[in-house]
Amino acid sequence: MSCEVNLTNQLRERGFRITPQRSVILHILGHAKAHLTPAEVYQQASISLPGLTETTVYRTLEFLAQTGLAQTVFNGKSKYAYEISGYAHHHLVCRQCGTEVEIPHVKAEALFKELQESTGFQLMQNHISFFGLCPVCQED
Amino acid sequence: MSCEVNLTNQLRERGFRITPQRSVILHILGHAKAHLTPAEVYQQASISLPGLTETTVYRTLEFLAQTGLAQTVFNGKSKYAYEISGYAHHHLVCRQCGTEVEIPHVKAEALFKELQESTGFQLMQNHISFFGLCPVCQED
DNA sequence: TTCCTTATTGCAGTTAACTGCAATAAGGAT
DNA sequence: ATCCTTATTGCAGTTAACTGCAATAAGGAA
Ligand SMILES: [Mn+2]
Ligand SMILES: [Mn+2]
Ligand SMILES: [Zn+2]
Ligand SMILES: [Zn+2]
Repeated sequence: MSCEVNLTNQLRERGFRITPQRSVILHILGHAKAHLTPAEVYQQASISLPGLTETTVYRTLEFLAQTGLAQTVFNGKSKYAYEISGYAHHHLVCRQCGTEVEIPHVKAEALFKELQESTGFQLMQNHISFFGLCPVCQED
Repeated sequence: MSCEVNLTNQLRERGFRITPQRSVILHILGHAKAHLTPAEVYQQASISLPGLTETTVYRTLEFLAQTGLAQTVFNGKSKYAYEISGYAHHHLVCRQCGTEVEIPHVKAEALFKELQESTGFQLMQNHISFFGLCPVCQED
């Protein structure tokens, strides 16, 4: 019916079950304009699924990350955020003010390839957080 | 007296106060053979500083990270770890089994330089965590 | 030394993330 | 349609990380 059908089918084909909880959370992530925290996902998802628990939100988001449909954002503050895996990119995060800048994955492609070849690791191809100071916060 | 004097002097020169808590924690980090969690630091530090609280450990580790004397390790599990800033390196972390591989910073130097020039960010030059699957866990 | 300013700590309480286990329900088989 | 297996969820409780505020003490000034 709605927009997240292709993603749920992808899960079913891989042997996972499609639950209302997963559908709703995928729907929300799919329409998000920004990184969403578990609390934000829970808040929105509760509207259409009143019985939903935060535990399930945490587990579903982690599940989506493990299966590659979503990505975890590390902002350096022990608070998570997630987004649907789409356009491959990374972030520069200011350790002072939290400002985030998006970096297209292609800029890091050479490094990723090199690391994979030299270590045998299969790297998730996007969404690394690079930490530092933004231009504004450098004046301290 | 002991090994962490150069680090504490560095802090004093920058206008920070040297407390027994900071000295002990720096000493522990300086002698650590691996990444240490706040709990591990607390446990060890409590021996020589019985009154120490976990809160102070969390704040001191964060403080050392902010001032560049220590580095935060993101293992992808919302549990922190720290190490003294020494040899510049990064890590590949297996999302399945947690295995970590060390990568010398020099391999990422070109990318870092490029990102700094194109964005104006001043990046912390080490200790990025790249996530993926280790060779063993790829057989699933 | 003693005093003074204020950075740092400890305390108490909060929020975020995680875990074990029993109840539920997805989806394949009959 | 009904049953069955077991993946997934909700519940209750735990652990890790964080925060506000008053008490303490580092280190510069007198
Ligand atoms: Mn992103
Ligand atoms: Mn390291
Ligand atoms: Zn900034
Ligand atoms: Zn592995």
